[in-house]
Amino acid sequence: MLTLLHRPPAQTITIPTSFSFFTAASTPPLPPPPPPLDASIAASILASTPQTLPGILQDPSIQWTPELVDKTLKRLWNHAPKALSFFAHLSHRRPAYAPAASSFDHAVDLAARVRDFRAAWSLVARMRSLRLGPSPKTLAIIAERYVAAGKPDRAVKVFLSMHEHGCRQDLSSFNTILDILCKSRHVEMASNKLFKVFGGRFKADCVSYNIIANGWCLIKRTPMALEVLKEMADRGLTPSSTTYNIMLKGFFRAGQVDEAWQFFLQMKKRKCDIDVVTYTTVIHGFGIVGEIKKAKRVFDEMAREGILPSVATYNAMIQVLCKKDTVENAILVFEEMLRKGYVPNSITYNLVIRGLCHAGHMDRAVEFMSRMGEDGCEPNVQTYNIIIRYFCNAGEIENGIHLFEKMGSGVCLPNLDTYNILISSMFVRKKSDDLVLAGKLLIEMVDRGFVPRKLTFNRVLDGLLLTGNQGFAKEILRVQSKSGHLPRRFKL
DNA sequence: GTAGGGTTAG
Repeated sequence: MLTLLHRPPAQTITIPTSFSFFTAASTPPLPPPPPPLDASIAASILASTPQTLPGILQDPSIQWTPELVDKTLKRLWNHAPKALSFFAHLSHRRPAYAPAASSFDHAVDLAARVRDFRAAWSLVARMRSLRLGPSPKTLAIIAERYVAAGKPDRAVKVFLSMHEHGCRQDLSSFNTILDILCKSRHVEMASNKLFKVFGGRFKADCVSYNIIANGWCLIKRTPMALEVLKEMADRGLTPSSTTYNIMLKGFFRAGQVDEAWQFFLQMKKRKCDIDVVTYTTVIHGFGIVGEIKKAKRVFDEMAREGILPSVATYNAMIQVLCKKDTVENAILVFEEMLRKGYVPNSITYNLVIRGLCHAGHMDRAVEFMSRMGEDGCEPNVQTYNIIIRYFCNAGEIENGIHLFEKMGSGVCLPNLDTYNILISSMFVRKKSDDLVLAGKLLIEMVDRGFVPRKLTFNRVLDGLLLTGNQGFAKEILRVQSKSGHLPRRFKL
């Protein structure tokens, strides 16, 4: 670790092939704890073939509790086909194994995420025949995936036909579908097709109004959000502190910093409940536009008012210092929170790591990553993505690839972002080998159930053609046509 | 899985 620390930043950092590198900072070295059972199961499923998979699942020493199945599915989250065939094999081994509703929900989510809605619905049908559901949560999962697949109308349909699946429509499921649509920026649809039409029938409450107001805020239409609040008041509903916090955040998000400040002052004047969320919003809002001093003043005011900062408050402060001040000052705040007994979460670590990367301290960023594990906060896929991205941006593509290879074994499977980051960096050197790797990554991500954007396919195809890899380009075209995209007409 | 505050960078 020390050699890494004192290496000049321009020099290439070699990442050792052994994973022990990430836990090597503690002296004397402790024996690594045995991996959790779900991790080793996930690893052997990843390494399995359709022929060997059943054997793994029949291991009599494994007790397939719902918890173990759920954890294993979570480990395999970024390899949906393997996760789904694992669950399919297991759930057909009844009555030796009785699948739980929660495992079905995970499987439905996985199938819908790879846009295999037929598979998702047939899982729902099996759930129903086993009297395990579907629950409103199951249907919410499907609705959210329809929205993610660009089919918000289908999501609305799922809600409107809930009773056909044996679920009751009530205010809570109404609010859930509103929230799903609003969070995906389909506020207009949520408001016009559902809220205005059915708001009366379901007795829309303060939460319903908050969801819609937040939706307008997310797309920076604060005047519409204010309208919603007015309508809410006209209906005799009292805004909650959540309502005010939504509006406050909305002003900051829309760049209306003065309005945000005035709103905050009004809140204080009218004796609204100013809580830790309010303060965190204001600290982050000022900090992110570079008003560090004002952010700090609000932080101090918070303490005077006797409101304790939360980990999120510290995270807000750390982020704005990284962005608008120095990463060194951010680390001082990080150390302060440790001194005060706060337990940083993965967001905290990722913020500091990103700050270090941004300041060009890749060595320190890697060191911080290893420190995470020691603090009982294992690096997650975002952590890897941050470091891979910055390695690639700094031209140290080999280091990025190396780290990526580490992830594959099942420790932390790469997600869609990881693939996109790596594939885009395969274009900078204009090397034929790099384009071939981009093609391989593209095929691998499709194999793992991700749906690349059409643009990604076209960029890789163009690159391969320009570097004389016509044969490989043809293979990519075949993969593209199988992955649900129409292949572009190409002269090969 | 009925709402609000902290993770990319372009």
